[in-house]
Amino acid sequence: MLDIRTIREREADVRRALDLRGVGVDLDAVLALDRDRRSGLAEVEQLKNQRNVISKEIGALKKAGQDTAARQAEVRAMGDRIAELDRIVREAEEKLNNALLFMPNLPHPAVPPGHDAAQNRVVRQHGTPRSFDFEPKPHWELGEKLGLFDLERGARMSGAGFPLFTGRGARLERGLIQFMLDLHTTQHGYREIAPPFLCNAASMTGTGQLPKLAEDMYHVASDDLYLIPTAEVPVTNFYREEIIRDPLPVKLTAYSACFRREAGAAGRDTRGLIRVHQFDKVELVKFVEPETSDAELETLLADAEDVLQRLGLVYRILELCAGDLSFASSHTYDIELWAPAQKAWLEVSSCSNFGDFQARRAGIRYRNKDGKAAFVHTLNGSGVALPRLVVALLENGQRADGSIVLPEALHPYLGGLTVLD
RNA sequence: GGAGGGAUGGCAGAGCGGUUUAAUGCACCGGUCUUGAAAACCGGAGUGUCCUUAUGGGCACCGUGAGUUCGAAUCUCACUCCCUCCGCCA
Repeated sequence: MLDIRTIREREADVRRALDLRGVGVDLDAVLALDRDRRSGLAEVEQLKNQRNVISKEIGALKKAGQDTAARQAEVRAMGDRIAELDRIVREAEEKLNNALLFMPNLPHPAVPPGHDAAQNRVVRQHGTPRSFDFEPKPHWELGEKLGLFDLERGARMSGAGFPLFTGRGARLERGLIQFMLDLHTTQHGYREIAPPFLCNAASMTGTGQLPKLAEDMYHVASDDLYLIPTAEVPVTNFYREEIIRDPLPVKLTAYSACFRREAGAAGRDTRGLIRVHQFDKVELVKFVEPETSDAELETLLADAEDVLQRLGLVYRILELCAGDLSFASSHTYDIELWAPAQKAWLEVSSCSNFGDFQARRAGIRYRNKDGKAAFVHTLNGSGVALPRLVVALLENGQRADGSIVLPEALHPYLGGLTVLD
């Protein structure tokens, strides 16, 4: 959420930033609500001050045994106007708050301009795609043949997009999760947590999934809970409505299953593991002092990259343009893995700096150098998402006979297994 | 699901209709003392918001929301969460 004072005092900057993102926001309406609220507040608070003063007098008069009927009538007469103004202020406040909850974050100055993914900037590429002396097979052929997953049975259990891993495929999922958690906790300084997979509306609002993106989530109506689309939600809400006492930066990592309805994506990437409704992911979240968040984004990105480097995968880094930023983000790097059979780059991680956008929504603060409570900056990144990682491992590791060579870093996590055949 | 208890500032813990600008203790910050530290003593300090800004002042906040009253942390109602016990259960 943006600070209404920022909008009020730097209206032109805010307009420019929102235009850059290509979103239509009625700033005039927002500013009008702000004016209504403040003028009502000025009047009602003055009346309340009068009331408090007179009530105190009444108390003193009663104690002295004097008659207070006239004073009481005077105050009673003010009650209606106070109630009316309270209502006006509350309504303006609710409308204003609602409007602010629907406004996206402002892009960081470093973000390249642009309307859509085509304008994202390629920052760098790590490694060069392997050349094949045979036609590489897509992961769904490799995986089904080797018995790593059974998408048909998964679809029968739940529906299309609910992958079912089997045998060594299930072991691979578990091994990858453990490999990544071990790496982040022992090498990168993150503390592991194992969070709930369902969260309430307040948490979803805190990180920015609600109210705008409700359609993208699974909702359990009977209990008004949402299946998390990412561990970002519970992990960031770890400190919701708190003043953080732990020394900053706080770095948390968590594994979770993630659930996404993929509304609006019908018909896209329907085959295989590239776009699914449920998947596993290891997430990285940081709570940092505002001055350090730019640098923390770079190290967050490096922590996610380390996973891919240790697995010997080819990837590239994109810096998202303003028009491609997610709702809550001010600055995002995507990491994409090369998938040879797809002949495509697949997003496996998105590392974002949210500035104080989520912290303001979720009420996450710290004590700054002056001892004042101030909003932290939050960051998160996938470290990394499993299905597309598996796609890349299978398609890149394949041999002509359909067997798959596994990277050395994984061997200890698969009971010494080095080849899937 | 049933019964009972509870929710107050970072923590502990008073207050149950008007000197509460929420006592007191611990923790915290500054100072005195000390070679230094500890102890002792003195002082400071909640959050949000609005007006004015050098300063200062107002309003709101004692789980949440309504209500009674001239006046609510305190009285009434509803709700939420936590704890204990019982039932069910991985």
